Amino acid sequence: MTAIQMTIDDRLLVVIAGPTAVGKTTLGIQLARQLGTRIISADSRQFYREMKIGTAAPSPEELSTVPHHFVHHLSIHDPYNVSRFESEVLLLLDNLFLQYPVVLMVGGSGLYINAVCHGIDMLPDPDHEIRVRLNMILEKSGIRALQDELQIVDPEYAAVVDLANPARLIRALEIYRATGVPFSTLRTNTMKTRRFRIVKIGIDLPREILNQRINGRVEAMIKDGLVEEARQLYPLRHLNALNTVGYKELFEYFEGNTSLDYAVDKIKTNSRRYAKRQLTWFRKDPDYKWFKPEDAHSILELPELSPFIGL
RNA sequence: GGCGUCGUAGCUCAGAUGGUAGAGCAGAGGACUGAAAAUCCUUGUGUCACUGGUUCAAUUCCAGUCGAUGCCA
Repeated sequence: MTAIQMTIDDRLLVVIAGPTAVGKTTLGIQLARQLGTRIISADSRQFYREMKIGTAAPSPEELSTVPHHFVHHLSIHDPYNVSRFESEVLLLLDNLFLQYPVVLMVGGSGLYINAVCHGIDMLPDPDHEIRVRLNMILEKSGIRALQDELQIVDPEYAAVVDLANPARLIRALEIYRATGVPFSTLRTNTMKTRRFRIVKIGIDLPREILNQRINGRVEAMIKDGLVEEARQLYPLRHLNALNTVGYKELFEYFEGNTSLDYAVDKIKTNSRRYAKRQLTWFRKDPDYKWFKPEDAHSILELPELSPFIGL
């Protein structure tokens, strides 16, 4: 197949997903150079320019090697959500595909990747007031009160949600309170089809090696000044963006609740658990083809990718 | 060296006046539609340090050994 024969339907989005610290960034850059294209980052914390060290964002050198989108494009003060990410990425892809027949999306945020690949239902954005009120109910009356309200307002969703998960209950209730429509009605659970093709590549390593990489990277972050970065952000700790591994543990240290050593250990542990959750998410999606981070060559040999090498 | 305390799950420890044991953490698995690096669920067999004794039965009682620790010398 030559470039001239390509139709619009040949455009390809290559998703590179996997657990934290597995080596997605390096691999992504390697692939992007081979394919002569750009990278869209799908990492819900690397969005924020104030969080550089603790999110292991691509370095300035890496960013200058291959253009990245959605890295450090936000401030932690900016409200943001998956839906905005979906529409912004789709808009960007429309433009990028005019120039590049294949584009990479690299990241570890499963929900965000799903939104781009398969879409997310039209739902109202959270209303701050309502959410605060629901959180107060949770605190004062307990989760039972939320369960009871959901049971009345949206029994259909109450039958399928994880009733022990306050975040789920509050989200469903705030939608109902804001719109008068039950969440179960708005949540269609249908996958949108995209105009472009998608190949999903999962990157993984044996758990023991991944853990070593996680631990090593946390040590490196500390050496690179994570403590200072976190200290500067400490006054803003209430912001959602800072409810993040690598920061919240250091905030505990600043409050005098833990030692620095303990906080650093906690960061390692929580990163391992995060990696586990990411793997659980990606593994259940049968579309993923799994590789190791050093498998750039075999990835490029995939029939979907090989036509684009050196274009 | 003497006296005491301790030795139980990867770690910190509980426990049975004798019927082979259980919590927290870690680990493992899972869920997930605008908080997602978030939020939540499930999951505990281990020579109860070793050797011998008493006993129908010992991880539990007794003795010795080893190790840890405290006090005294």
